[in-house]
Amino acid sequence: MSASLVWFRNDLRLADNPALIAGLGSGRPVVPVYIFDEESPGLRPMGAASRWWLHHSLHALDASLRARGSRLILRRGPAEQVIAEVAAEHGATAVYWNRAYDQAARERDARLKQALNDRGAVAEGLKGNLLYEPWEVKTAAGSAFKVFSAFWRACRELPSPGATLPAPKTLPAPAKWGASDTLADWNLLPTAPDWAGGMRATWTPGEAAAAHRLSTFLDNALANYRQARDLPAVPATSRLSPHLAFGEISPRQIWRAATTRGMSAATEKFLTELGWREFSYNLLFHNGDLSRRNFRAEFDSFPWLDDEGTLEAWRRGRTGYPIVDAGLRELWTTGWMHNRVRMIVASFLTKDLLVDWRAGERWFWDTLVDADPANNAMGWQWVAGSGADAAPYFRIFNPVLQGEKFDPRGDYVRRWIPELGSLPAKLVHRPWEADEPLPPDVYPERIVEHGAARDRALIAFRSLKKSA
DNA sequence: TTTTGAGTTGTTCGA
DNA sequence: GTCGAACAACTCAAA
Repeated sequence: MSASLVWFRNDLRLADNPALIAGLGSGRPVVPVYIFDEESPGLRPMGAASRWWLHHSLHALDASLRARGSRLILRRGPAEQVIAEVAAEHGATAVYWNRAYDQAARERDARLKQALNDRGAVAEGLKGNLLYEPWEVKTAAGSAFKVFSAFWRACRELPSPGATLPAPKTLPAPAKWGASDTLADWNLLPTAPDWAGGMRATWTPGEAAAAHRLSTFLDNALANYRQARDLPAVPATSRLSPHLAFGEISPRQIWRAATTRGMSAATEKFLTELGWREFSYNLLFHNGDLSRRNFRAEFDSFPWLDDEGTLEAWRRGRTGYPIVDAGLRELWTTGWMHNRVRMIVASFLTKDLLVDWRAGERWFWDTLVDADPANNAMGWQWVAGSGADAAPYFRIFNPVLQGEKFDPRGDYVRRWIPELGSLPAKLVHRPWEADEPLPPDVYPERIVEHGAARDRALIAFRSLKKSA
């Protein structure tokens, strides 16, 4: 019996994996393969934090496969060529994968499918990474949604996501395994220096850890989700984002697990966050270069300031605004940042510093373990005002008020900026008002004064209106 | 085709 | 200290 090749991409799991089930068919031998591709045109190279995660996630996937009598073939190079090689080495006559939605991947997959079909092989992409395919959700007029609430209302009127697929208990092996790299060959982990200590302390990549995190969240935190999800000092969010980004868990698994426990306002709010992910992918599908091009074309003439100095202070968490700096230090240390704080630091970069949102998007891409081509670009454009359903231009976060509102005791800020530990709660978000401010080499002075920066931003955004 | 209601996450000012 | 209004009209989606 001829083998099937199952191409793992951003779906590093065995449960609820349609491509894997399709490959297995009626008990055919399966060749699981992952390709590290930094050569195909148009593909965005993975960021450093994502590479760290990928190493561990692939390790976990390989271990799961070996426990089922199989293994993961690791190969490097342009995917279309490598797929053909691996298929030939194993005598595979069918290739299955779960769909990706960015332009470069879609074009690559279409070429590959054509090439395989031309040689008489089966090639099929399946729905494994979204609740609803982008072409399944349309307005009454048949167009794509540009407003989230209408989009999500339409999704909720569609049939609920179906049952999840079980993980296969065993996977028939091919007669002979072909060549494979080792993970060490790929040098995905940082060595000189090893900056991943904070990530190791924070995260456990892999499908089993993802499932555990989901059930822990549903058991312990969902009930309080609506009240506490905006408080960065409280572990009130699911922290599933990197697991989702690598497909160690599917949105359908999350949906089913959450709704099976009964609907509540908290459940609905949590599902809405999955809805934002769906909306992001919908936008990505309909706008190929969401991470580079302004969704609203009038922003092409926005007078961004090209200031490497303020950008670098922002990256390193040395802006002088505690909630901003805490967020960027959390990101640098753990590869993750609380959602509320992401909005605050993004508003600060694009509005207080007037730095192009793409610079922030690139930094997040490199440093986030959950870097996602749809969510990251959509989120940045949303805050900057250039995106779909974006914030009005006058909505400029005040980093002091945001800090005091969402981190009232300063616990979050002190956790990431221990230098501020001696300040009372009243001053922790405005340390410059202390009788004896900290020396600038201990904690920096503000690089801009928010009131003046806000006025400057309003003028810049108004200029956009007039020129448009 | 035209009309109408609605619209994630905010801040500041002045009464 | 608290509250409503203004910010700026605009785009989208559906009737």
